[in-house]
Amino acid sequence: MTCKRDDSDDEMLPTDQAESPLINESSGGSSGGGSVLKKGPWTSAEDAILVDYVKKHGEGNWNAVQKHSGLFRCGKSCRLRWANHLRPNLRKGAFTAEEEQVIIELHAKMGNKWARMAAHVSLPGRTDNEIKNYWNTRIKRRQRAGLPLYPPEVNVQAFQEGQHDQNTGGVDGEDRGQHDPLQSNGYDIPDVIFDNLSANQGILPYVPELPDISVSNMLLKGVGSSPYCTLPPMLPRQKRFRESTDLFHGSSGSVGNGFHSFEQFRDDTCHKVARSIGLSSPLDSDPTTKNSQSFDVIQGSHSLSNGNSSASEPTYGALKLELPSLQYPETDLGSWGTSLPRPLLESVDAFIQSPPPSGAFEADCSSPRNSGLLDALLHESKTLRSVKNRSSDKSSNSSSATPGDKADSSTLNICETEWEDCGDPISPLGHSATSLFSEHTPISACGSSLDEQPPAETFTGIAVKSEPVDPASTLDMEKETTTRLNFSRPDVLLASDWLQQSSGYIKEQSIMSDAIATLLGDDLATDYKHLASGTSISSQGWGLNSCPWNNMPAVCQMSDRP
DNA sequence: AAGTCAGACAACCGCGAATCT
DNA sequence: CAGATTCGCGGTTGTCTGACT
Repeated sequence: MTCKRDDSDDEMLPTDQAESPLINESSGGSSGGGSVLKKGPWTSAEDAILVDYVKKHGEGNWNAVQKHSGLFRCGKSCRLRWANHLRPNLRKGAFTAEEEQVIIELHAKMGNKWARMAAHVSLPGRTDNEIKNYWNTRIKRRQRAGLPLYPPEVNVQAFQEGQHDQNTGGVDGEDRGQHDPLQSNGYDIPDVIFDNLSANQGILPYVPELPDISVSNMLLKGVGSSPYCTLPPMLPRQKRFRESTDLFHGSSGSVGNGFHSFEQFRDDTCHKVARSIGLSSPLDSDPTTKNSQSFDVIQGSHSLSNGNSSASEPTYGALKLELPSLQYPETDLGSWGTSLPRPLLESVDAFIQSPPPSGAFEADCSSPRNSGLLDALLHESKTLRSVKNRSSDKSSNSSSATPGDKADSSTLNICETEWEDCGDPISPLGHSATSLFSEHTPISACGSSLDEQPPAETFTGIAVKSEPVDPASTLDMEKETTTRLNFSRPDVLLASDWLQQSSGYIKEQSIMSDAIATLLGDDLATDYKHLASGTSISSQGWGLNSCPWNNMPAVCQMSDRP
């Protein structure tokens, strides 16, 4: 839209400025020295000069504009002015409903990639600045209203697109580019798209709108802890994102958006694990696999990234705590139109900054930035021990399976059942293992953004099915579980993908267990290794349940991605 | 009518990538 | 190949305006 200020300027500066456009500046222009560049609003006279210059010389070489046109504006400012206000074919005015929808959808896919969004064919004449401002305003508005950032349909659509893309495209961003409609436009849509999607899903309280989803206490807690997840938009920290991208290979772009703290954790701990493992991540072993999403999810934590968390990638600016604000909506299970009581922003912030010592296990676990993860691991170890003892019979079945046996996936359910059955009353958290897992969802949320959208199945029995494992049906069960989990839980996908696509890797998990055990120390290591190998499901079950344990290997994989 | 607040918008700033020398 | 320059992007800030109290 035309700058109101400019309009007023136009009115206020009719002819005078035409004569001395550069001097009659209220905001402090150059005094004729020429060395001082003017800042502030552009006048119509300046606009005219710039337009004239561009007509004669074309776009580009903006620094030359200041030199040759007489404008006391830096090239940067000239470029911006031209791009946002003066160039032809600009479409000013309020966004139409269609445009808004497009923006929402694009943002769900791209995160804070304003320039790409602006370049999208569906937004002709729109500038990145316009879109950005619109979005930021929208965020504020929705946050204030306690609404999710994205409408459910957008979320689902984006996810489906992502899935379709994943199914048809390669793992690498380059490959996917061929399938991504957005990329068809020449845009290089990074994996972040899916990451963001994941993040969005996690963040967005769509859950309640999904079928078969019960807003159980678990769910509430799990989602409620979403504050640890951020929306792509907030995720920002482009810097981080880029660094991460470099680190993990461009195709895995979203990684960087994750929590900074998480990244730190990843960088430190995961690398340790990876090194001790002596091998690269499963992904490394098979770059052609399509696990990217799974890992991206965690990255997505870039989740959250784009914490608005984003931010973009997701952010974590670390401690920027922008997330909470964005997460707000996420905590709102009522979501999108409905309103459920949600914690005050202040309380959320406070919670994040100083999680309660007890009853906030999810917080601790979900936030690598504190010792929560380790604490969670410790507690898990204890819990597992308890469970192990109480379900030795069942575990025997599971343990009979070799860690490397793909059939482990079947034991997964059993184990999960175990978890469900073997709540840990002693848990400081006072939650059953299942609920504990559920609450850990946010954890992976740290690592994966999707968690916030705990699949109903996960909480309603699918993931924790207790039916006897029928070897013949194991595969189907795996498929079902994977599929269903895939939809709503990228983090789950991570685990399921391991099962389905990385059967070989499963064997490596024993190695991974050793590595993790190494990190945990003798005492815990024993428990962990025992569980990981004996009940095999443990690690995978955790993974499916977003247990902190699972995050470790997952993170390692991420960090090791080529 | 004055003050406050939020929305909307424009512009600036910092950073990184790309390109040039 | 390294340094310098240019360009572009995203985040943030500042200002204006209208609604509300």
